[in-house]
Amino acid sequence: MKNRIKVARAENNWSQADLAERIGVSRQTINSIETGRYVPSTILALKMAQEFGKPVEELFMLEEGE
Amino acid sequence: MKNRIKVARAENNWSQADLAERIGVSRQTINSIETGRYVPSTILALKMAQEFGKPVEELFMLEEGE
DNA sequence: TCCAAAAGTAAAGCTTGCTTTACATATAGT
DNA sequence: ACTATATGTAAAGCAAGCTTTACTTTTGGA
Repeated sequence: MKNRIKVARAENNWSQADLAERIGVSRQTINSIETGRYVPSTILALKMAQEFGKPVEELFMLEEGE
Repeated sequence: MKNRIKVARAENNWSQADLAERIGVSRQTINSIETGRYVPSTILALKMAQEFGKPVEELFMLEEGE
């Protein structure tokens, strides 16, 4: 799964730590999601969507054959 | 987290097994998500949204203090 | 160049997602 | 009453999410 979290953060001028604090997870969790080390739960996806004011589909997208 | 998967299935006349097959998971996984036993990964949420033709936010919603 | 903030990565440990197998209950059609 | 389909639930086991701690590297400003 791809994601545009890094871009969305840049648009808001938030560090990984800023976003982590906003949604209540560790900074490493944000980093790991951004770098594709793992796929977040739907709860985290919804919280990020909420924080960024964008639909989940604009932040996370399925890849070929996924 | 709440979800409206049961309703969306009903609108499409799909059984839990139908949906499970469409998105490539076991029937128990669908049942467990519907009955709130666990929260799906973002990949599953996106696949369901895709199958139902609805945004993730219309299928899954955060609850108070979540 | 120096310093601080930001980002990347790693390992250990606990929790949760998801699978398979299996059984119980409900519902509806014949 | 019988059968088939749908749903609910449970347990064991493996895979993955997420945390904490901690160290390294990158980046940008004074």
